[in-house]
Amino acid sequence: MPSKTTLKDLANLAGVSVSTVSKALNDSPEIGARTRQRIKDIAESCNYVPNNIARSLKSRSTKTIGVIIPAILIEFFNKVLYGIEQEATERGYKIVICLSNESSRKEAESINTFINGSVDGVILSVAEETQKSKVYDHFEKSAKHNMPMVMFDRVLDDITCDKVTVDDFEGAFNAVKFLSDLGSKNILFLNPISNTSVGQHREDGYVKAVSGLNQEPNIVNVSHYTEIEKALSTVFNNQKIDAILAADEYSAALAQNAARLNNLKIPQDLSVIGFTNGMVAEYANPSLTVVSQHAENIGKIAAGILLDRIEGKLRAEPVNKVVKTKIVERNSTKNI
Amino acid sequence: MPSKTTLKDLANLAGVSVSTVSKALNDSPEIGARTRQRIKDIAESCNYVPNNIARSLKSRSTKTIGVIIPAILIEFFNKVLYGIEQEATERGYKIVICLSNESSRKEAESINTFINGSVDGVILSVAEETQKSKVYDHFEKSAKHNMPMVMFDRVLDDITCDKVTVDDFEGAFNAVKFLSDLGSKNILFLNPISNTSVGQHREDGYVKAVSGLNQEPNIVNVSHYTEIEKALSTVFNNQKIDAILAADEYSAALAQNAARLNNLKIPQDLSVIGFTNGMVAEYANPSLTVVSQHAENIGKIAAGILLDRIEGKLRAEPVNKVVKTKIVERNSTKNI
DNA sequence: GTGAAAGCGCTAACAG
DNA sequence: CTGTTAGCGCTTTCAC
Repeated sequence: MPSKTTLKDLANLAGVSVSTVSKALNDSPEIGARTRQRIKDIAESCNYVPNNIARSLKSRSTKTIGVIIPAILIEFFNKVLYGIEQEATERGYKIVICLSNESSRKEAESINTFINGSVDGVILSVAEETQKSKVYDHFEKSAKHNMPMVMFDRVLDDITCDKVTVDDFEGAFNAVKFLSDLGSKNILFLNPISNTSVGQHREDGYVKAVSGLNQEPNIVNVSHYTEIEKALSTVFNNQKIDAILAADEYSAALAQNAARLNNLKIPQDLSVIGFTNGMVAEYANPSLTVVSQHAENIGKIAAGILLDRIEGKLRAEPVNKVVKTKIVERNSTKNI
Repeated sequence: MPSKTTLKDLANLAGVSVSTVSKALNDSPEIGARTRQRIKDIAESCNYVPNNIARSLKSRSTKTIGVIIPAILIEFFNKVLYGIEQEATERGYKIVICLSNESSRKEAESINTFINGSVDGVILSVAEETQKSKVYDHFEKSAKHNMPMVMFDRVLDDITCDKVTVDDFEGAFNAVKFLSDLGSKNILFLNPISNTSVGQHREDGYVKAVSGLNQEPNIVNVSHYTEIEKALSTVFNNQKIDAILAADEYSAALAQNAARLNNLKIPQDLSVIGFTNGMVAEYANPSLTVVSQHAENIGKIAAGILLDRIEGKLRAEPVNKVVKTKIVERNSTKNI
């Protein structure tokens, strides 16, 4: 605990009252120019820094927002976090982060950490366990406390609050269309996250698009990345497919590796598109064409909404922002 | 600002004094069991949550630590952050993060944000600009305020505080030895971070090791990842090299791609080792052999030291922990 | 122009 | 056992 000089100390040194010092440092016009400067000099020489905790107590605002994400090592969340940080910093707010690690218990604990006045609002993406169990007590509690809250990506329909989501359905739909326009006629969907709402929306978009093209949906669900190589090799040996849409970037990279093992050239023999525009996609060989969710942007938008809400710039009804995806073209798809 | 019920509200409801309520809720033995329970029930029914800001003001402890990292999208820092979060959470602390984005100005601003009592201590890795400019005013200031501080990875010799560093010198040294044992005779060092202390240590280790093998140091410094492809192509055309040690994983991945463009087979014609054990290394093709710095562990260690310091468990002199590296072998180096 | 006093919400020594 | 009081550091009326 840093030993701090306080207003009282300065008041003693200057031979004036605490309130005079406070006003002087805050450039109140009430204080004479000469006294003001004198006090400022003393403060300077003492390395005075006003105590933020005391200020927060007085002002009932912490200029801090809480962020709860399921994991920080997943690049998507990391990028969202980056976006949040940028927007927050720009608007003079700090961020404190908690990780739920996909657990409802940790998520609830984090909400409790935030509900006690230490932040002005919360941004979060719901933990997988919570989505499955459908136990939302902690969110109801925070809503009861009037805590400004925005959910992103993984949101809860049953909870009333501001939300920012990605149009995963359309993203997958457009990716199929993109592949089809390139001439692909047998497009496979590789899904390692079929048990999340997000994975499901992507599958739905794929099915819809492929049906529109009079192709049969061809879906490979895997529950682990390690299964991909074997699963795809089987496919390559028995069917002729000319494109793969993968539900995330890791599976897309692994699909490329599997293809190479089976002597398929990318993109000549096989086009590959993944979801999520991250490092792995960028540094893969060939570099991956992906459906970008604009992760960073999602973070900025979510933070923007939250801060607007905190600062009373929004009307009562919750805002519901849907972010469109975009295809980032690289070398894993033919360039025509 | 969530409208909160306070101790006063509860006191009114229960018809007792504020301090009685406080003691009851804190299970003070001074309060009779019946009153205590009655008060707790009332608190419960009001969804009472004690105000943390007020508590912090009183206790002069925020149970929060500040983290300043140069970037969050660099996986190494992200992993360290993860380690910090784990240790902090386990010991009952929250973390608030600021990004310096490698800028001295933002770094100083972050220090200022923290110095005002909003955190109990700080963990940081120095911004590139600060390392170049050697302007350390903000750190001296925070030291003057007795702010507990631990630097990790990129540290400043001139500042007295706890430090956690990686044995980058030895890491590079061992990597060269590893390559040499595999039969490599012309090992090139690719360095995109030559202006950081870390990049310099790695280079030193490389030079030392290579000299011991009676090879001439062969160093390619680049200031941008985009330069790598051209720089290496020139090298491949004019020299015969059979191994590359890259100072991070991204440059290692790009080196592989450059090699492939020049019709070099990995690992048959060329072995590649990178620094940092991240996603890109794991999903590269071929997967990259790397020097792991145990990023997550560094975070845990740094947080552990900081919390020990905050809680007064450490003697005055600064601790200086050096973390050893380890080679993680994958497919970019020959398997003999 | 400057200062006294109240109060943000909580804790804790000290009375009763 | 319960209440009174003071105070953490700051801001802000309201007197003087």
